[in-house]
Amino acid sequence: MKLIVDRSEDVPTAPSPYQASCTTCRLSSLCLPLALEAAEIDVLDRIVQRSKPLQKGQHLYRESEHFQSVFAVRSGTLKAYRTTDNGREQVTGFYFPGEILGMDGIGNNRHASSAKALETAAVCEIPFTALETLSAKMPHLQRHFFQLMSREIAEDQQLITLLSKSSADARVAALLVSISTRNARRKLSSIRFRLSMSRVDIGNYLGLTVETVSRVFSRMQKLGVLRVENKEIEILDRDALVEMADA
Amino acid sequence: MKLIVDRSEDVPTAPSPYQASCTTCRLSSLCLPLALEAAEIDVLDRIVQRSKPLQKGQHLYRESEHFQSVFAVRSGTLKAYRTTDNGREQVTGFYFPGEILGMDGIGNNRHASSAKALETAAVCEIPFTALETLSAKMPHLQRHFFQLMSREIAEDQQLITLLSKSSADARVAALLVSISTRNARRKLSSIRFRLSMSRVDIGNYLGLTVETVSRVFSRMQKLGVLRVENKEIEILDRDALVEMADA
DNA sequence: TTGCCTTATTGACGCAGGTCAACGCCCACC
DNA sequence: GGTGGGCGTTGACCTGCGTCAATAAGGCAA
Repeated sequence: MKLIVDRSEDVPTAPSPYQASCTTCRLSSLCLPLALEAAEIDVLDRIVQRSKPLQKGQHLYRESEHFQSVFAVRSGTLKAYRTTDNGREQVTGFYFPGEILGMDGIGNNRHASSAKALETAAVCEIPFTALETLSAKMPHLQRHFFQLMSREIAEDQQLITLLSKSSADARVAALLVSISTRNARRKLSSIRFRLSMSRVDIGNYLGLTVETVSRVFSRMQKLGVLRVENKEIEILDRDALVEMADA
Repeated sequence: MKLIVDRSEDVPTAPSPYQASCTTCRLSSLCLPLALEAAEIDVLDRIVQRSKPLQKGQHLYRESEHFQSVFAVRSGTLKAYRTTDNGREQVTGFYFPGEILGMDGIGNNRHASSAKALETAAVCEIPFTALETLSAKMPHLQRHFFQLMSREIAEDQQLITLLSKSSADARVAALLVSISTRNARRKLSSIRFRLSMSRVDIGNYLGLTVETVSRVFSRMQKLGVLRVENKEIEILDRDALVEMADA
């Protein structure tokens, strides 16, 4: 695995130039257990590795590489995807700041998917063995990671439900609602945002073709539910969108 | 939550009449970490609750109920499913002996899905707080559960991939291969088995209608890949089936 | 600016699988 | 041993989305 972190750093506990610490991180409320005490955060802080940012298109890790760490997104967006036996690509998730990715690699000590930056992005690397050791000592942290993984399962099941029956409209609506909600958690606008992923990625994630995604956007715009201008999205009627998402 | 376990039992550590212990359980190699030592298994054994069997159609737990335990299947089959906002049912998984279910409830302390017995089934209940406490003391066990959850994520992603693009044939083929493989793990025949779930459940799980599932079975039979007789399945050409699964 | 290449939109058409309907089979329960 | 109801199969028809193709609109380099 090509390591992103510069391991030649003599004092791994020293804050890197890229980010002071978890303590000052605006996103810590999202990726850390809230119940953690200051002293505990400090310990955790010491195992977290910060790195120089990934450029658009750069990989964070690749499928079947040796698994070593999970990652928290600090800025930018990443997509996770796997390649099927017949060579098709399947996007399995988009990851925004404050979210954790790479947990699918724990099971077999190799990454079950690849992760690629959709735009310039920064991540915190959390070496998993260190995290395990720490978890055994800090019950809050152990619980937190069990919870994070459990939520990932629950979210995947939601996607399964979506892909299993819903119409193209419902799928796109559900994705937009999801992004909107996650933006709100990060105190960003939930009604105006820029899609960091391409139409191809959206279609791939939702099990639709680019053309269909494009048509759905046009249709929703015509209906006055959305305003679409390239990657800029404005949600004009959130209720209608939520309605469409479970139709 | 309607508890299956009889809590009035005075000595909870005493083996119930239903099953002696993890030590003697034929399936322990599937649900327990292999690295666990005899003494450790014994400790784990003490928190596991055994119960009287579930009848066909009976629920093990229901969506949004308070989460308390995860469960290991001892015998029989269960299905997990969630109900969408518009009242549709979505099967999210089938669970066979040696497999663990209920992990999607950890995240929010409530079950994210319901679990129902497809035939008479017996389960071991593993109270989660006890499991957490124990995990903090037994690194092997902690790792094991991280791995179990991670694998559930990876499997869900595989289903996502399947649902996202594959043809009806590929979906059915993939399910049959999966059941076949899981049977092999349990030292059962991987080429002849009885489907414990209905065609409706299969269709629901795979995002297909009953009619389509039925037609696929007929088609595969005509092609000489399968022999189908009601719920009895015989795989005549496993290679062809694997081939179809990723087409 | 110009030009090239990637990404997005729109239209025409075909097909896999959904829908609707009829029927057969299994088996549980009188 | 008959009968009712659920489950499975098969056929005919319909439709939403995929496919193919043509065009437009950005984005980046020079």
